[in-house]
Amino acid sequence: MDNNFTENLKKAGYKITKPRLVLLGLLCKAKHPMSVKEIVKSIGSKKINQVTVYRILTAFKKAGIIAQVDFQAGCAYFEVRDNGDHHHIICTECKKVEDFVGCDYDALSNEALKQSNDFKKVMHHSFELFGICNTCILKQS
Amino acid sequence: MDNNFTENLKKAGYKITKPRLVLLGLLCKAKHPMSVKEIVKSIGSKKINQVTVYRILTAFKKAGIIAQVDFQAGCAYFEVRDNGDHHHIICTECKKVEDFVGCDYDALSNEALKQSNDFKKVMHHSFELFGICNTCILKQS
DNA sequence: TTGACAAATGCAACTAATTTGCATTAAGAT
DNA sequence: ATCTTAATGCAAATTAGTTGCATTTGTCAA
Repeated sequence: MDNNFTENLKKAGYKITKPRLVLLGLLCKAKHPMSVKEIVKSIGSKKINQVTVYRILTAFKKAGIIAQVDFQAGCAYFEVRDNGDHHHIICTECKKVEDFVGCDYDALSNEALKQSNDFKKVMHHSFELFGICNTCILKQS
Repeated sequence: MDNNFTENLKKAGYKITKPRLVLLGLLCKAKHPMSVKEIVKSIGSKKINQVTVYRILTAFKKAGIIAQVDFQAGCAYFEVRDNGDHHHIICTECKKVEDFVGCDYDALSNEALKQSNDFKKVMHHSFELFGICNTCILKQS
């Protein structure tokens, strides 16, 4: 996986730097998508600058190494891209996140392209389910 | 549709006010999801306050009247919820939006719930495709 | 190796999105 | 018509994300 990453970055013309390795290492072992705030907190603001995190994430996104996920929670989240194509179910109350698989992306994007007259290519997609987790259901009156 | 809206709002304990009617009218005739900026610009900042727009959108969302859509474009977008379950394909370059249909939401959310141990209910979902439109493809070197 | 060059980083300051507090206004029930 | 409470508007605050510029550090070629 590390090899893969280094290659991807180089292929895209990016340098392999210490902050990038640290950030990718973090995202690789993360169990859920992380926000910039969480990333900086986890690495330590003395070891990496917030602005650098934003810029690295932008580079990783362009290189196809990570994906951005929107939980309608006020900021963007990021995770390493796996081809296994998993998605998320998010608790709208406490923002807990769980993964699930089973989105037939290929069929859907083909169908969408068939319907479209302005698009000929789909690069990526997002699919999120919003629900209430068992803990938060109990809290509701 | 207007009746439906009024009922939904009342059912949720919300008052029917002039700004709400204006905002809903706008979203109903909109061809694509709108951002707060676009909404205020369209209605006119003398006729409705930006903060009011945010609060109305929050209320509408809770009442299930509108849906929030994330185009990874720096701000949230909103559209009236139709049960027809359409989705969007967005140009990552120029942010052009097109609709498409064909997401088997019921099957997918059932499948996700089956896989989950912490969730028993899905309220809504998001599904977006990110691509490059024909115009922007030509612009690329 | 070693230096040169460009790209990457850090810091400070900035812009844009969204939220909060509080005084005023206006639905809608009585 | 009046009263109560939610909704609105304005100002100010907070938070996410961006930009400019000086400094550092990979990388590549000698």
